[in-house]
Amino acid sequence: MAVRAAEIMEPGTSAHAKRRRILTVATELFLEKGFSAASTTELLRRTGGSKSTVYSYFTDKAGLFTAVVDELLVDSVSLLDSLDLAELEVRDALVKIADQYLKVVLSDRYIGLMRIVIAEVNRFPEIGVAFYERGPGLSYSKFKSFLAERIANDELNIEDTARATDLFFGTLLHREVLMRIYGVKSSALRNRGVVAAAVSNEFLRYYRNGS
Amino acid sequence: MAVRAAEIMEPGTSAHAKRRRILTVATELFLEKGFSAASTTELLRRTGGSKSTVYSYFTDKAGLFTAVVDELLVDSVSLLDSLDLAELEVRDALVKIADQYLKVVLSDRYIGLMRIVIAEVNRFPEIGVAFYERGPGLSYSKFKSFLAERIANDELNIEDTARATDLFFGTLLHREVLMRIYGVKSSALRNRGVVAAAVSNEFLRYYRNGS
DNA sequence: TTAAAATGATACCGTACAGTACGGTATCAT
DNA sequence: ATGATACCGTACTGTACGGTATCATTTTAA
Repeated sequence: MAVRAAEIMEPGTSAHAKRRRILTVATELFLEKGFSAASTTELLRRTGGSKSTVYSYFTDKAGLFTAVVDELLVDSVSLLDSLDLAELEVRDALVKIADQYLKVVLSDRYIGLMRIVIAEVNRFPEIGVAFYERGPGLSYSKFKSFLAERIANDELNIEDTARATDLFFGTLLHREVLMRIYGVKSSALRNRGVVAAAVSNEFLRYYRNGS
Repeated sequence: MAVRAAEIMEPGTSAHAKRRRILTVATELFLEKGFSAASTTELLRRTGGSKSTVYSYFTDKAGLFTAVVDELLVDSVSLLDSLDLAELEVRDALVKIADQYLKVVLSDRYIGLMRIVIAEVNRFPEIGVAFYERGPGLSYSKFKSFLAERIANDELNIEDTARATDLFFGTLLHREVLMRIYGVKSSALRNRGVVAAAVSNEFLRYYRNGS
């Protein structure tokens, strides 16, 4: 007999708890296998319910996939939203940003999300675009705004904030993201804080006012 | 009736011409659909042969896939190998490198290759690692060697060549690669040469000796 | 000319897939 | 008690897949 959902769900969960559980399990499944290779049968084996229930909450496999990706994206972005930088000196702010981005973007979760989105760009082009715009694209424009504030505050001296942004995120993330996404064990990044400080330091050597 | 291969292949092709044709067609198919969604039936429809022939050259679908990826990788890397920089002043060398990397890495082919490799990292981990090491990893170490030469030649003054390399490739490629790989139409990169020059210029402002 | 090698056509096998249908059960508010 | 809702179990449909086997046909080279 299959596992009963009620035995797995915590008590006190509200309505649609089944939907939540399906989403959670489907998330892990898609992250492991991608869209095509993940099967609804396997999903059912893990959730312990029946197909009817799954298809009552999601129109089809593609709908489930987009729901999963959407939730993963929202969760990731929220981890990058919560930075309160107003009170910080520019160096501390940069280090804080760098550290948080290293933490989030190089996490297994985010890398897995990148993989499944990239894999399906041809099948679901709108997911790819949405991911970029609500993820990296948003980060880039928010960082540019941050730089503009600090320029106005005479803490920085930057001609082209777009290129400065490319420099900051590119130096910080490009190689490490590539290594992680191709499954290469990252030899570096022993200490996130050290890297964040080093990159911020170079950035300031470049762009600090009066240097 | 299916298309006859002989009507498609150029005359005078040597033995294993059929193998070449299968590889070529499979390359396009995998780039379009990825591994799972690409079917051997569709491949046969496009090549115009029969299954027997395909399976006489390749053990199975996975073998065909790895052959395709391997060839794509070799082709891409060869486009980055041919740079002759010995006679060039450091600025011209950087611009040449930057321009070539923009051209190759942001090409549809390379981006497509990235997509299918990344998509299958879980299924074929060794392909992911091989891709990184023979692609980006090799580029990074070659660029570090280039920097070391120019440091020895007193053209540059760099403490940490690894971070300088991160800065160069990261600034040059990170955002554009993300945009391309997520299928976002790149608004920038109007002129490859301009970007290459600008990034090289910033790099030198940072690391040129005596600045 | 002839034999071998390469390729073709086609039928087939077992399996897995996404998705539907339907009868039945448990919970709970009224 | 009744009815609504959510869920379960399972059988089913049609399709597509990867891969094998068989035999005919064509190409190549001696």
